[in-house]
Amino acid sequence: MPSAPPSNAVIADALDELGDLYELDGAIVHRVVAYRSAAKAVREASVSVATLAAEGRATELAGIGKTLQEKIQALAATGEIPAAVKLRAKFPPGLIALTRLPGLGPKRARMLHSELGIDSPEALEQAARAQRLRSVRGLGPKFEANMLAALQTQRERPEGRGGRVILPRALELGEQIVAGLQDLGGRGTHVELAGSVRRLADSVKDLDIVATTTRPTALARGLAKLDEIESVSSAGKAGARGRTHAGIDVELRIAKPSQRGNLLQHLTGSGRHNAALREAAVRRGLHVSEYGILDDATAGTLECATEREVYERLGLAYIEPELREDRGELEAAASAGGLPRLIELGDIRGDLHSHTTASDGHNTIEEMGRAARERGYEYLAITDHSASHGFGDDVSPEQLRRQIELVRDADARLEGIQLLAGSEVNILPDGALDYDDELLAELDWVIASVHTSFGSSEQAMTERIITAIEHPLVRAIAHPTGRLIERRQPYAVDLEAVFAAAARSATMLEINANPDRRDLSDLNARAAARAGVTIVIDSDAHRTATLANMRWGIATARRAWLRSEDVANTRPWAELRRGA
DNA sequence: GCCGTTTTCGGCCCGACTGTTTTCAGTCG
Repeated sequence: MPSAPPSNAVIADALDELGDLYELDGAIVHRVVAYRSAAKAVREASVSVATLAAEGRATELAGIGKTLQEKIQALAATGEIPAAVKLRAKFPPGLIALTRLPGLGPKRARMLHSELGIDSPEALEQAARAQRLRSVRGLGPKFEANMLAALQTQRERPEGRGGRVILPRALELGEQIVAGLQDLGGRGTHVELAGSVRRLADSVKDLDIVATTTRPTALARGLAKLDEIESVSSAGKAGARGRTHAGIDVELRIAKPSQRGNLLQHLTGSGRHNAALREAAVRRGLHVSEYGILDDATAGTLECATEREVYERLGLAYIEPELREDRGELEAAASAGGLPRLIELGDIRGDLHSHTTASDGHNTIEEMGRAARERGYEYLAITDHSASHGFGDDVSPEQLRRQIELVRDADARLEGIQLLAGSEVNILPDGALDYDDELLAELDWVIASVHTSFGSSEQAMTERIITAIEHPLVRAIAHPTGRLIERRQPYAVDLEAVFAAAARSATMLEINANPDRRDLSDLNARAAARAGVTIVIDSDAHRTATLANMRWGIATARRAWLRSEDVANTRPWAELRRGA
């Protein structure tokens, strides 16, 4: 190996770019789609695709054939894919930026380039202002106005993701709107959330809502009356579109009760799940849409009042919304082995990561213990930050000794729940911990995590974390990648190596349930479990109320296909305590 | 470019909306 092989993210980006370039080049849409789905397969693969390709095994991934494997091999060997180099010379980079504007796709971008020499958003703006776009066949004044508006919007919003919000905010907003519509509709009306918010995704771009009602036009018009809604762009008997004050688009669709299952299934998505579902159905002579399932054999359309009927008619077991990401759920739903029985919030017996006023928490040990007991837990680990934590919230070795006593006292006072003396110990840049082993040995539970030096090299970070994993007193690693959803990328770390080390030393990896983290992510948690790692799901609560964050960790675990038996804290503490 | 109870060629999910058009292409989800 001359140098480190390209990461899956780098390969996926290269395939996406090549798809964009081929699209501009006028390739048939299916070829472009092939590049995009290959990019998704690479991005979501749990092992190094460059390594697979070197062994000639990348074709084992769905959507990657001989040609794409060769392109990946070229990328690994030379850092470039020859076809991309060639096409980049033909189409300036600003042209791909143009296709990111709503209403401007590859066909129009190509025409604007060839006929007017437009090669950037700036050039587009000038031409639109000079009313030169209307000289192109198929484009008119309205298109010019739309482009100027789109460019304006793009300027006002910071680069990249346009107004995505994390799940709890989206769910709260969505539930308020659903309740508002339900009130307006009254009896004979049923309103529910669909889309990515129903799939409990990390973050959400827009809200999809499904309703059945006896008065569709009135309900659709009612959307505009809700406090959360800033504006409504259209409303009719089929539904309405609007936007919230928070800048989240809302789509309300109204179905006949007999088609509610079809519409709910369609609008819940994901788009890729639906595309794969429909492609598989076509092979059986069935055509799926939000209105029903058209059977070639009878020329009849089957309407489904429930989603279960939709899946059943297609010969599939019911698929939980959290699994609908085209990550193998359709194959599993069609097979004898079937889908896993997913973990539920009620399976959780305890929480093994929480903070108190000893560090940066807002409640006392006893308050946290009572709140955990009210949630029905059998145990709660008090894991304040350690000796090198900043912000004046560090806990010195002396303070930790005192804290252990306080936890023992509170445990003795509190009936019905076991309080565990623990610590969230910082992993220092060299992999060492910031308490002596002698002190750590007095704790019931040690969870270790990275809070500093995020910018280390991948190799240094990987060695650092593996050193902590192999420490005999460390039971688990908290928020293993350090990501903050929509705010901070994970630090560079070789997760394949981390998972192997964790499996080998029986150290658990956490799904941190803080909704800004959800770290491990769904894909990473699934890969970890497949590698033989035991997962622990913790709230990382800093006050009594945020013990309830556990639900977001469960959401991630379900999206990771985890069952109760894959997760440590579904078991009694007696089974988890060291040596048991 | 991928893939096969259509298996090495000829297909490849479905429908809505928009703006521009006299019947539809392009874009989007």
